[in-house]
Amino acid sequence: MNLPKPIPSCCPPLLSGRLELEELHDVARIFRVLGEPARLQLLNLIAAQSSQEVRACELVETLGLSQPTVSHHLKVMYEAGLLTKERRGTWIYYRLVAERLAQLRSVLS
Amino acid sequence: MNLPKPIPSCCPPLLSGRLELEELHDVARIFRVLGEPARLQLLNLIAAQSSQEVRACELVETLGLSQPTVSHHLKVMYEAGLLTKERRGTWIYYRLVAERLAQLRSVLS
DNA sequence: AGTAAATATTGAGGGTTATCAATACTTCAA
DNA sequence: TTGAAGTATTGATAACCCTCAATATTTACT
Repeated sequence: MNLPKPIPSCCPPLLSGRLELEELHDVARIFRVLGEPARLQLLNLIAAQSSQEVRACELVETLGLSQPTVSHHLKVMYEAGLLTKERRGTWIYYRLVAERLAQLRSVLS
Repeated sequence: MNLPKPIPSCCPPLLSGRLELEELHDVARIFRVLGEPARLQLLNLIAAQSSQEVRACELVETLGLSQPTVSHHLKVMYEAGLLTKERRGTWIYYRLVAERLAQLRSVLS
């Protein structure tokens, strides 16, 4: 029969970090959202506009992706709390959520 | 026969962002690396040590993952330029690469 | 109501990757 | 050289998700 694998013995418990497990998963989720070139480019594009906002339809051509794919990325970013959306007439305008970006910066410092 | 789909017509070209496409992909890759709770926790743990370093073996129990999985995550972070590794005797010590984190912060500001 | 444009959803296909067990490699000490 | 501990690799499985075509929904205008 098999004996249980011995556990490595070199290892006192580590000091745990600043982040709670819950925030850790939340932050990881945002990083995963930004870990997609199309979405990072999207963030980059919004930040580059003097109006600080974009219409969804403007992004299709710029990103070189299909309209459903762009819509998908916007939804993912919206649900991660990275974007706000506002309907004005026919169009929907997206803006960055500065606090969310600040949260990420603080994790990295 | 099918006519080509018309392209949405509302959309003047957008101002492009600050980042070149190449850096954009590089940064997205790092974000994707951090978009994994185990790896973000790892970063968090290293930063919490007064020595600013950890031995690989210390992480197995702390993260609650198998040794091969921890080794895999360390390799991924190392190859993304987020960690340095140094062998001292039996153990391998990992440290954060501050410049890499600073690069990410700058993208988010 | 009916049409056109903008946006969202659904479903399918294909690539990426987290995870583990098993195994191999490396280093030190006896 | 042999054993033990730390670390890395391989191979397999399963989950995740990007992308698109097709279609549906929403809005404004006539």
